[in-house]
Amino acid sequence: MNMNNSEGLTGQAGNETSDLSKARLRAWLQILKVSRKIEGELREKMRLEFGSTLPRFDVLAALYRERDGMRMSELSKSLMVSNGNVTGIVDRLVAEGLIVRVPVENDRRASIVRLTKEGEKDFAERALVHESWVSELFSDLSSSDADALIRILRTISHHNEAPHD
Amino acid sequence: MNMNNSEGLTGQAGNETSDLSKARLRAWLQILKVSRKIEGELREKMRLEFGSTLPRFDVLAALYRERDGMRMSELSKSLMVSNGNVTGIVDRLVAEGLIVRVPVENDRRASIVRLTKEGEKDFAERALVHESWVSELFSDLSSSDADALIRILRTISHHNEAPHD
DNA sequence: CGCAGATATTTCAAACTTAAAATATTTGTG
DNA sequence: CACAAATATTTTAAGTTTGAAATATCTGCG
Repeated sequence: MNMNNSEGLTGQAGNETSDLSKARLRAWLQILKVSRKIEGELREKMRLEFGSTLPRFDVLAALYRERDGMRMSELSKSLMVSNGNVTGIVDRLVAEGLIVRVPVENDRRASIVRLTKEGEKDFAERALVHESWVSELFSDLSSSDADALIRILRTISHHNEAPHD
Repeated sequence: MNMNNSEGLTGQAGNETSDLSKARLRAWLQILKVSRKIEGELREKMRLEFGSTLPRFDVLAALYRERDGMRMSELSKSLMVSNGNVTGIVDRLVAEGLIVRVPVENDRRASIVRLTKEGEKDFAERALVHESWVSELFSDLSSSDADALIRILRTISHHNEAPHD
C-alpha cells in the first residue's frame, strides 16, 4: 500500500490534518481566487470589446493552433470540457460565421470543425488584445516568478494526468 | 502616463508582444489548466461522495467561517459571484435544510443566511474529507513550493484588488 | 411629511456546464 | 453477412453563472 507525505513519517492518519495538508488547501484556495478574479476581468473585457465570451475565445484559440481543424472530441478533450458543452459553443460560433463544420471522409459519425477566413482574421486580432489584457492583469508578475509559477503548476498538472489510452 | 514592464525599457508598444508578456500568458493558461483539472476532480468527488456540488460547498464554507451568518450581498462578495447566483444556491441549500434565511432587524430588504445545526454538522464532515482530497491532488506540492505558490498568487491577487468603498 | 435616490435582494433571459441518455455510424467477431 | 460492442456526436434535464431589469425598502433632503 502506498504511503504519501500526508501520513507515514508523521504517523498521522485518518481525519487529523497536517500543516502540509493545510498549506496545500490554502494554495488551492488561492489558485481558485486568482482564477476567478482574472476570469471575471477577462470575461467583462471580452464582452465589452468584442461582444463575445471566454468559452468562444477558447474554442477559436484551439482551432487557431490546429489550422486543419479538429474533431468535436479532440476539441472537448483539449479544452477539458464535456462533449455536450462544445456542441453548444460550436453551434453559436457557426451561427456567427467564425467556424464551419466539415464532414469527415469515411466516417459519417464525425465532423471536423475549423476556422473560416473571417474567424481566423477575427481571432488573430482578439488574441493580441487578449494577451495584452493578461499581461496587464499580471503586471506584478516578474519573469522569474512567472517561470516559478509555471514550474510549480506543471508539477500539479502532471500528477493527475489523464490515464493513457 | 504610467509605463509598466511590458513596454518602456524595451521601447515596445502597441501590438508587439514581449517575452515577458508571453510568459505571463503561459502562466495564466497554466493556472486555468490546473484550476479546471482540480475543480473537475473535486466536483466529481463531491457528487459521488456527498450528492452535492462545489458551489454549495463554497457557500457552506463561507457560512461556517461566519457563524453568526452573512447577508446575501456579503456572501456574493466573499465568493466573488453575482447576487443573483447566490440566490439560487441559497434556495437549494434552504430546501436541503442546511441553512436558513433570518430576517434582519430594522431592514426588511435584507436577510441573513446562516447554517442550521445540521448544516454545521454536515459541513464539518465534508470539510475534512475535502481537505484530504485537495492534499491528495496536490501531493506533489512540497511545503516550500506551496509557500512560493501562495506568495506569487497573492501578488497577482493584490494587483487588481476591488477598489475601496 | 413626501419623495427622489440609494440599497438589498430577487427575477429573468441567455449562455455555459455537466452527466446521462439517445442517435447514428463504424468495427470486429463468429 | 449479421450483429454486438465500440465510437462520435447530439440531445436533454438540472444546475450554475452572468448582467440587467424589477421589486421592495430605506435614507436623507427639502
